[in-house]
Amino acid sequence: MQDEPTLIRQRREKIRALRAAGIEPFANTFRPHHRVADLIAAYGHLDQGELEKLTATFSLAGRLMLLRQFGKATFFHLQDESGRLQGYIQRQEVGPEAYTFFKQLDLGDIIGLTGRLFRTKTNELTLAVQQFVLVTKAIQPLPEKYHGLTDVELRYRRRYVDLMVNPEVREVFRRRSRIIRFLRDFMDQRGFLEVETPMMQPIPGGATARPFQTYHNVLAMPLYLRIAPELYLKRLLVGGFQRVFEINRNFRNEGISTQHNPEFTMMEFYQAYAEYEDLMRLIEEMVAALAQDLYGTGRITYQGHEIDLTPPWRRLAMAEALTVVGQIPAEIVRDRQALIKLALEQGVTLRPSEGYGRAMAKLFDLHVEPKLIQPTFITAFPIEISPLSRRCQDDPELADRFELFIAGKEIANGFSELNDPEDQRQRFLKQVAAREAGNEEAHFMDEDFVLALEYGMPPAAGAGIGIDRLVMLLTDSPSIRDVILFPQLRPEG
RNA sequence: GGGCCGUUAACUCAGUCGGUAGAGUAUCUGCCUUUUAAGCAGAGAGUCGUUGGUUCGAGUCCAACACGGCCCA
Repeated sequence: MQDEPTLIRQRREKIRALRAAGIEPFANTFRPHHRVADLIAAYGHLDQGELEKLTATFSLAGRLMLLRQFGKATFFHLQDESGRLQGYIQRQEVGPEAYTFFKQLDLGDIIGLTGRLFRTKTNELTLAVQQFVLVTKAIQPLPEKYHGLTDVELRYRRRYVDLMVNPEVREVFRRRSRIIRFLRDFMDQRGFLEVETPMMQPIPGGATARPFQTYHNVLAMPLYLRIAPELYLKRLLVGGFQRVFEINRNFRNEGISTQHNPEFTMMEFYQAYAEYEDLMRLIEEMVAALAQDLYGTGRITYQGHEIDLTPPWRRLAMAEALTVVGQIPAEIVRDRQALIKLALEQGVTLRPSEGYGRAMAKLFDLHVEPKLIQPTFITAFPIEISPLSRRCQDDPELADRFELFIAGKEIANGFSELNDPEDQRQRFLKQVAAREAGNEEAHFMDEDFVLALEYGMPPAAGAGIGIDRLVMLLTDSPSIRDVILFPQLRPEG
């Protein structure tokens, strides 16, 4: 503390001086009656003559962001949640004492203003201050006014500063909120019931991933943060809800990258008496309507790529995609041994329990996924990597499953649900064997889930949409960390 | 896990061949009543990520480590 930077020390001294003068620097008494954007919307079109006739006074609260001081007058910008407005304060108007006090304020302080609107010589709508109060003193100085905060690490660690000084960051998170609200409305309009299922699960299921583990002291048992809500949502179908959805966090104990955060947001939904193709149509319609809602068009730009979200989207069977997009000859794709050999040659590692299906998926990741820029549904997944999907009637080695790719990213995953308890039990047993053989991502046996299926789950289809990636796509953000307010970081070094 | 890059004042960044640390913004002082990243004059502000090494001398060279970014697995 003794070696505190000068700037901070000066401001702490200012706080002491304020208190000594009887001014509380953290009072909670000022109540603004207006917001910047509302004033601009209501009066932004009036010229100076019209503003002069306006007798109303307005009160605003916000952060002091820019200062242009003269001897006896000061221009500044006040920033509230809705925007920025220029303010103008004259010594002649507020009196010498108040003006001297105003000059002692610092950039970043939160202030309350009361005044009238006028236009400056340069025709800028401005609040002429009649009264002001210091609402909250800022001890830490703001970043540089022109470049703002650009250090990526600092932006994530001090997101509050990032939000304060980088308007485009605020806009991303407003859009994120709007996207989630849109999805809720969309699902609600189609008769889906929003539900909440456990985040802490005794048996983590519903996805292929390593879970985070925790411990409940009183129950004296391990619990896992969920990797997916799937098995609980399906239990709700057993219970009689026919359309359910959940928007919430999943947790996966895996690597961090521009596409992965350990906790991420997923919308999962299940529809009884539907099959996967119904959900593909639903998702197409939903994402296109979402783009329309945000931008008034189905065409968006992501990292330089023009992407057309207008339905219908391309549909390709996985085997077909490997050939058509991945340039792997059809005879190799068809030949189980040849495909496994190719995968091994390309550095894919396969465990004893893994074979053709896994090889296919890995080759897909390498050669197809990055090239799927325009929205594409990949279908006909190997059953081996789809332990919760219904089998394809025409080919028991395939699952009635799809994944959606846009801009080279996996955005959604869905399938017709397996509702045969015997088949489900066998698939769990296969997963358990894989787990015992060392695959930490394999599923656990979930007896209660099988029991639920034994009561009868109506035929259904379900899907999950990665909300963070969808937000990235719709905000042209290159990293998942740009769309998560507080992304996971190591403690400061 | 591997490769490359980065880490210097509160922020944004320079720093040459190894020779006592620089700018702009912000802060402080003075001038300034229509500015727009206001202007002018002056001042203060540094554990150069950390630890070790080489050297008469290290922000600079070497090594390890920490944190971050990008790419790869």
